[in-house]
Amino acid sequence: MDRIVLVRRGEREVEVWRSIDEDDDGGASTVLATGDLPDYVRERESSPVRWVWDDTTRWYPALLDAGVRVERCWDLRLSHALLRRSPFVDQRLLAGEQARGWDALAPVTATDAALFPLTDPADRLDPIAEHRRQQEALAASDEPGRLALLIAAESAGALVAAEMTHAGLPWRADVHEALLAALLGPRPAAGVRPAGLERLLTGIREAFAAPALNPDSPGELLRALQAAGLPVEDTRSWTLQELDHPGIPALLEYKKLSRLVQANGWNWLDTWVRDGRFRAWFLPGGVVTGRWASTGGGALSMPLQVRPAAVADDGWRFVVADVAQLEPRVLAGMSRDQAMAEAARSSDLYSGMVAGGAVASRAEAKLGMLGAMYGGTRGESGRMMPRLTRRYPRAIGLVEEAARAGERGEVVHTLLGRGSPFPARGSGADAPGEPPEERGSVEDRDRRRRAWGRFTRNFVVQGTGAEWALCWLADLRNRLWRLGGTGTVSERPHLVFFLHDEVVVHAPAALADAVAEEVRQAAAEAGRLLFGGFPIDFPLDVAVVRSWADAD
DNA sequence: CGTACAGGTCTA
DNA sequence: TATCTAGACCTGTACG
Repeated sequence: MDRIVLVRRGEREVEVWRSIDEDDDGGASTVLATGDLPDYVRERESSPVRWVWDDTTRWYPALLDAGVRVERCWDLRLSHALLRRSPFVDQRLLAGEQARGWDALAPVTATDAALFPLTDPADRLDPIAEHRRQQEALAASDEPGRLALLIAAESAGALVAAEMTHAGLPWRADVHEALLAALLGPRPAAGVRPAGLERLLTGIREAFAAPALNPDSPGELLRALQAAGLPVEDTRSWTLQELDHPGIPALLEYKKLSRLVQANGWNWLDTWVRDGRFRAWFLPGGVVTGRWASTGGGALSMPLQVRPAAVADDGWRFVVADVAQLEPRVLAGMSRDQAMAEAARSSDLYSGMVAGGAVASRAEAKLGMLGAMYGGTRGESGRMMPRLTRRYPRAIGLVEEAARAGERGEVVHTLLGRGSPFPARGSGADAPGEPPEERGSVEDRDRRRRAWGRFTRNFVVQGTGAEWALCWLADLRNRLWRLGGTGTVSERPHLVFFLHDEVVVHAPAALADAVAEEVRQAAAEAGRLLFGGFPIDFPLDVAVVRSWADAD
């Protein structure tokens, strides 16, 4: 397949390098006016091509604005970050005077050109040379296939992320405002408490005999609760729930509504919703494990409470799909644990564990698996471990080994080769080549070492889960495009939201059932890509709905 | 007066 | 006898 490397030359020109041979970037180069790039890309997309560029966030938004979609890319910023940490890679092959520059390159997350710095650090980097270094590092790796899949999936994720920001999540401001009004009353002036909160406040101040209390101040609130004789050390709702005092119900209600106003109230609507769309930036690879991060509007912690305002356009539907128990299934697959895969054959893995005789109840199964993946050694989940270890030795063995490696200060990696970071100074685990971390008492160091082991234990599972989800997204993106229709990305069935193990597709109503089928096919394909013939299922809950809230 | 952190709450 | 993984982002408050 042809690769075409795009290089910016100032603001007005783009240099296009066509590499004929995979090992050679020295193919023909031509120069285009920046304004001619969309037509050029559209033209070249008629046959298979992979666009190589420094960073998807610096190229793709403008192409999407011009109505151009690309099928494949190689995002050098993301692949650099992957290769620099992968234990499958000889790091000497990536070294170069620009390595630090690539390390430090940050994604662009604003569309307002006036906000851009005049000099973009990306313009001092040479994509041709970096592409060559990365190809050499891949070629010399023991696991070129896995890394190539990981880079392709990560890059496809970058395309999805840009397309989701471009399209936006359909959002009905009127529905959202009605929801706020019902709970809080009309929108107050800036800096004024809404009527709904003010009403609760009066009762709270009376109940705790604190006429000037501001419940939004944790310190003040804690002193007021203690003055009322309540035995509390913090003011979390979780803690307050247990208390028996006439002021508590109003206080809990106040906290809930106050949180709604602060996080997803009128200011949020003003800031993040425009033209009927909520637009956040999704950041593939933004979390060390490989999960996505986001910025803008708290997209990855969108409360269930406001999801009724996410409503598909007239004549369109949302297809909402999520994987049941993604991470335990991934663990079964990557450890090739036949017994756990057998339990996963059921659409509910935890019930499958009960049926297989490993544990007595679904609740025990869930608690035990969470403990295995998060490192819970105490209490109920800790007591479950010996039985799980006996029944699922390969699965439990894999996470136990990852935990011990972390405690020794070693790097662990996901199935496709994403490496964990080196333990920071102070983590208690001594990084290779670093002097031993002596700070604190023996107990402190032990605690930090175990905490790092919990991190690496979780890293291998959460990170491989993120890889499964990337493969799912990448395949689904192409399936949606092939479903047909005409026009640009947002005029056809397209992804509008992704949250670790859940996707939302916005699609014309007539295509919704076909989309649901493609979502399932893509999940099956992701399983084959990662685990080959190993029999592990990834059953989905799929709903075709008008509002996101109706999916649960 | 601006920045940094603590505390809290939402997500998978 | 015990709240364990990864984030974003709000307000209030301490600090320089």
